[in-house]
Amino acid sequence: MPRKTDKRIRLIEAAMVLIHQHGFNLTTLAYIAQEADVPLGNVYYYFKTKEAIGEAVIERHAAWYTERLSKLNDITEPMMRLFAFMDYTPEELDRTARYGCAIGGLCQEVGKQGGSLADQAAKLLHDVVEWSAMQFKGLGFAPEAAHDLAMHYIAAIQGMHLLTHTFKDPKITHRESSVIKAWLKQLKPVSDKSMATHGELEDAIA
Amino acid sequence: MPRKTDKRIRLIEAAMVLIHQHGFNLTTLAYIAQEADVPLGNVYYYFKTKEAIGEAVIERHAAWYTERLSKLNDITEPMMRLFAFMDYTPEELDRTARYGCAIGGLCQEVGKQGGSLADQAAKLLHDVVEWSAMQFKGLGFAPEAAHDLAMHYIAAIQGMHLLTHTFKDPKITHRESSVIKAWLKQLKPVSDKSMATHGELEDAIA
DNA sequence: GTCTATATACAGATAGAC
DNA sequence: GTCTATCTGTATATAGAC
Repeated sequence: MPRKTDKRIRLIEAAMVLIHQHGFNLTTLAYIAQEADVPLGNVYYYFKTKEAIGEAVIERHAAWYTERLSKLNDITEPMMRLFAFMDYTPEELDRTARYGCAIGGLCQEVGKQGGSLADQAAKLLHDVVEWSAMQFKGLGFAPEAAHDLAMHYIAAIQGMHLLTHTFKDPKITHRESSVIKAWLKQLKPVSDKSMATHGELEDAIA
Repeated sequence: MPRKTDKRIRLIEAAMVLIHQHGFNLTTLAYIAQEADVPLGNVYYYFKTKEAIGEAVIERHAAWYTERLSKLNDITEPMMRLFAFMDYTPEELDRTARYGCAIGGLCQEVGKQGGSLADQAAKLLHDVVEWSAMQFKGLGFAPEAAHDLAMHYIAAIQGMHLLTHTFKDPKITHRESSVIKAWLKQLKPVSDKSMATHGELEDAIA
């Protein structure tokens, strides 16, 4: 007995995969419907427009990240959380080499178009930066320094994904994540909050 | 007296701007023709397919990079070359915040589609990595270490562009490029080639 | 709630007069 | 070389029977 949510979820999951693989603009509703095994005309019962599907997909990515980050929060050491965030399964490595980062790709693609999709995708990346900043604060950095370190951390990861995708080589992720971890390891957290100014940050990074 | 190359160049330049602004897939031939002030039907005299326009656009980007990197090679110090590569004009800062990195965006978008466009875009990024690796070699790093440092350098820059674009804030480029420069400054080049192994690299980065 | 048939719009690409 | 008119395919979206 297929409930209402049944097909809806199937559509979202199919869309999530296809959009990651081909990008939002090249992913047609007909293709999504086919993969979800739902007749094309029926799609519009669940989603008013294609953009609405995009929104649902990003929401689902957000839920997935919320769950993942929540699990990472069980780790006691902030540094270990930042390390674990970069632990990818072989499947994830392969997917990234083939299709890049799902979130980064969306931000890149829909960021140019504006609209609610761009805002939603940006908020998702923003939340990941915020979570990272929390970890750096936990390491003893002042809020502002922690934020800048978090931006650098996420930028490095996104750049790593882009190069891995561009050159279709999972080893790039492997090697680059080692470099990022080495950078993290040598960071000198400043316990005295009043000292962790912006000028200190670049020294800390260096 | 409009020569053959006249319209062709206008089409390429219009395509270059529009593809950067809207992405390849959303940029229509009609739009390109309109911006270049060329009748739609005439476009096919100069380019057999839309993909051919894409190829010409990437070629032009490549020429632009070749020229830019050649100019940077006039700077005597490799470290100063790496610094200068990150010196952006206010216009460039604004463009990046609005539309992201033209090359990174192309790699992301067409990388998923395969074909000659993906290869060409990847080669362009590859050449920039190679140039960067040359500078790190000039700083005294062994070839392998220099290559990894170059990957990290370009990844950081690409991540910076993505975040700047996603959050539509040129200040992110400003702040992040400072962080990258600070990282460059504290690198410890190893003069003895035999010592600059891969294990050393992470220490050098740290 | 479901699904077929179709409207509408516009994309890339071509034909052929000039 | 140039440009108008148009072909063809396909995308999003809707109508309406069941």
